[in-house]
Amino acid sequence: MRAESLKGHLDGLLLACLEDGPRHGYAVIEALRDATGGQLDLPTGTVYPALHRLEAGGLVRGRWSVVTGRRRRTYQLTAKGHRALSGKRADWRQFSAVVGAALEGRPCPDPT
Amino acid sequence: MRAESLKGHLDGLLLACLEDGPRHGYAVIEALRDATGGQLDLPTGTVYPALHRLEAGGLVRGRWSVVTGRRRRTYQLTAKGHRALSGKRADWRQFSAVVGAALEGRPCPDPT
DNA sequence: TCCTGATACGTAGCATCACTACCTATTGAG
DNA sequence: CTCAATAGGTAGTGATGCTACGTATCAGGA
Repeated sequence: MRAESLKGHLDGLLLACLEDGPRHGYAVIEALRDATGGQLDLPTGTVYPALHRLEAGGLVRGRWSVVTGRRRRTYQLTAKGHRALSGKRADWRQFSAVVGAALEGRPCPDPT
Repeated sequence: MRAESLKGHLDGLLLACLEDGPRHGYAVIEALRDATGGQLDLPTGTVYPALHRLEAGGLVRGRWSVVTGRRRRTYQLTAKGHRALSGKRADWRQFSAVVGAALEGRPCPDPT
């Protein structure tokens, strides 16, 4: 599916994916793909910069490790990241309720 | 609420708002505000360019009229616009299901 | 009369953010 | 040795909503 629509929601997905344990970037992509039955297949050029943003913002902490000669950058939620995730979840609930109502419902009153 | 998150969903909202009859831009803003209990209050600088985009894409048709000296541009869904709205609704259902699952659920499998 | 606020439409420039298209490197299979 | 999978990364682009303006009419109050 088109991830263009993700604008503003990607960070929350990444944080949620890191909630139950540290992961490296590639694993995040796979986890999201598996979690959504393949419907959400993010390109690396989307995920890596996003993780860097989150790290710069102090929401995750990244650490280098080397596994069998292959370097990996593993990310872990910080306390701030946990709080941000809660906020993102609340934002999402409100957002989906609002858009759902306006898009699916028929509450638009008659004009003029 | 922050309309930044609307990226990619605004067009659908505008089309849905025009579904039950023609409206002019200002009325679209008011209708969306009323429909969402004031939670979605779009600035004119967001709505007018968006309506122009939709018109350029042939999804709505705009016509000038003058009411008591005040000019209004009234927009009406085209057949193409109706089809686009159906597509947008389907996109939204899939999108909200995917994001909801990844954000709220716990289907992220264990890595490594 | 003049001024303000609500109504109504519009544009220019900016910022955000995901995407495409690349590049580098290691490991294991053929 | 070569290729695919794994793993990380950057540069530049494009879409799109936002801020901050500008224009105009009309009603109502000072």
